[in-house]
Amino acid sequence: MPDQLEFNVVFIAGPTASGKSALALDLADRLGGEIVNADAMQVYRDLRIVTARPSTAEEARAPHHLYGVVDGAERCSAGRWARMAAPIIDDIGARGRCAIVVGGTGLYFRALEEGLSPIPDTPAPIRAKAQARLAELGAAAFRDEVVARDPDMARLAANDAQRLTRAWEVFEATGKPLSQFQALPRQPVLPHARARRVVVEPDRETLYRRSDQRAAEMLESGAVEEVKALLARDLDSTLPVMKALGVAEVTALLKGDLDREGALANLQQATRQFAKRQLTWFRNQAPNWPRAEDSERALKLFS
RNA sequence: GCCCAGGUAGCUCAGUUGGUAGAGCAGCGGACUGAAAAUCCGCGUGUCGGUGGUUCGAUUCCGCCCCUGGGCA
Repeated sequence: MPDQLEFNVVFIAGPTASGKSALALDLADRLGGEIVNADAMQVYRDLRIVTARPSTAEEARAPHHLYGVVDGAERCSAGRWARMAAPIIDDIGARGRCAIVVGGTGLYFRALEEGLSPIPDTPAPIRAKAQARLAELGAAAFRDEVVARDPDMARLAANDAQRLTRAWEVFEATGKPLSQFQALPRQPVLPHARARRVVVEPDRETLYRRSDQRAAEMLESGAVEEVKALLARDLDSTLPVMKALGVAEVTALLKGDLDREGALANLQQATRQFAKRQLTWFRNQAPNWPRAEDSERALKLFS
């Protein structure tokens, strides 16, 4: 345990099932570090198994932060997460320890490293109004309306309801175009961090095999009960937690629309597609991060 | 054995009144500023089952054969 490391923050990114969590634990053991979650779904309390959160045994090996801290009835966001993570990371550093930030959500790392442009919150009623307006106008006319208020948004496709809605909301809430806010300088969230980074990036075949296997294990180890409990809460289907991989598949299983084999096949496919999207994100959005094929090789980057 | 319906992209299928074919899904690539496990965009050559025949030209029409369903025996 070196008492003076040349880095005090480690970022471990990578696709699902790449072995990030195991690496984070190994590193925490060696560096005396504390682990901070950077996964958009693992922040929610409701889905421990389905989101592959560390087990209680694993959590006992090192302090874990931001796992299961948000109720499924709430919405987290990149900004909210970064606001939670920054003081935790600072505090870990202040105690002379190393913060190990691990997760698969590229945008969260970006929010932490580069910051997000300062944009006022959009109140829930306005968000609802945006949905209603979209439904009223239809995709093409809704896009026209957004572009009329913010010409920069012409880069968005008419079907990209999520981003168009966001742009509409911000204009409605502030009277200013979203692009105007986005042009503002971003706020550095961790100005004092001395960070080391790695993307754990196994070859495609290995990753898909591990991912398939993990999906099977999930279904065998309580995923069905977990989703059943979530469904019993009867939450709004647009909440992020309801979009976690596995929720739709297990719901179909519970309703009898799919048998176990079909649900597993669908879950595996959806997970592979997700892993592919993550690979694309890191490949193009974080091209300068060091790469490691597996956790063993990644570990060497920090010794 | 006979009759019927099929055999077209990895899968499910459409189509070509004869001028060598296209959707969905899968797959691959890309975008990404508070839903990011989200949201969106792009990419389709495949002996059109095989083999003869007709034809300038056959995946398309005709014969035979093979395979898969279903029916009759």
